[in-house]
Amino acid sequence: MDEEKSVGFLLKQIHNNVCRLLNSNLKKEDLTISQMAVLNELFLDEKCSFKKLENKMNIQRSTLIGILQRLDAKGFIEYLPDECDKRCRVIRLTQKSYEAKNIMEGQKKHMDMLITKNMTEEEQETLYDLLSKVKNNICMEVMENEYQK
Amino acid sequence: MDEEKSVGFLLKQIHNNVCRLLNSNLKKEDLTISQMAVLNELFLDEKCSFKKLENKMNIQRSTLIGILQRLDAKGFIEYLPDECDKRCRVIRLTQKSYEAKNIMEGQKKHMDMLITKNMTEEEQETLYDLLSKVKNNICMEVMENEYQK
DNA sequence: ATAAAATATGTAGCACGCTACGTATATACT
DNA sequence: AGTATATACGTAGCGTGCTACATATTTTAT
Repeated sequence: MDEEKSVGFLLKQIHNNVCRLLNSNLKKEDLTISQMAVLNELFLDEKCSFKKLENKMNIQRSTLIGILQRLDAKGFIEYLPDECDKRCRVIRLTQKSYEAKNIMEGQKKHMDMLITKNMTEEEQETLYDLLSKVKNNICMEVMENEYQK
Repeated sequence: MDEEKSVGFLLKQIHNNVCRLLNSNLKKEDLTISQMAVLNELFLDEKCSFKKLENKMNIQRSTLIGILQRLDAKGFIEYLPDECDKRCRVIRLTQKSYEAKNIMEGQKKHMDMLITKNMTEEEQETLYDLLSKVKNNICMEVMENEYQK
């Protein structure tokens, strides 16, 4: 085990600290970064099914269900039955979510500004493009890995 | 809430998938990515105290203690009393850790290779440098944020 | 010397990631 | 039509991140 730089471990540390900071900022709204990420997706696609949301967020069903249960308990979302398919439930945002929308948007922008502080416009774009590549690499590998089972 | 790209959310998704993949690969060694990260630090600084490790890894004490308890239970580490200061315990790696060292090293390299697949040497360096900047930005902000309390 | 503050470790409880297994409904096959 | 398979949602249990509080020891201050 050498001193060599590891992008993986670096990503881990960044993620931990981003969460710590943003969750601290969101505490007064009674929200977390993961809950905000889910609401963010719902704003883009209202009346979404669990399944669709799960795929878009790239997390496991059980994780998503937990987040949704907390959002429901706090009144940020509500469930509607799907008339066509009794297995499905449709998620709908409540007034409370719309009221918090601006604050969440602000926090998202604030976080991204902090992350890219001290960077030129060009560097910021380079970072985003490289991270997009990373995401593709990893997601493809995860898919292959889980397909084998 | 708009469609705008968010580096923060991108980092989150990458982190999730890196963990999912690496934890899956480490399962046969009965280890996790976090446990490997702790052992990695210990290889660099043997007979480390909890406090020192906590600072180097940039995680909270309670999190670290949990990871150490599991590593201890599985026989990867053991505790020694610190003769000079009865509050302290020194952590020592066992034979089992040394035996797993090469495999862990390999997994670390494999993960970093996957992450930077399809990138030129130059791009890889750029990514590392930009992420180092990001880490500094975030850590500084976290420190300021927690200092105010 | 003793009380106060700092330091090192520990516990409790929660959020959120995972895997593995269950249940209900819909679809496909014979 | 009836059985098998696929799909959507759900639960249980665990690891790891956090905050907040507790305990033991050391250091500092008076």
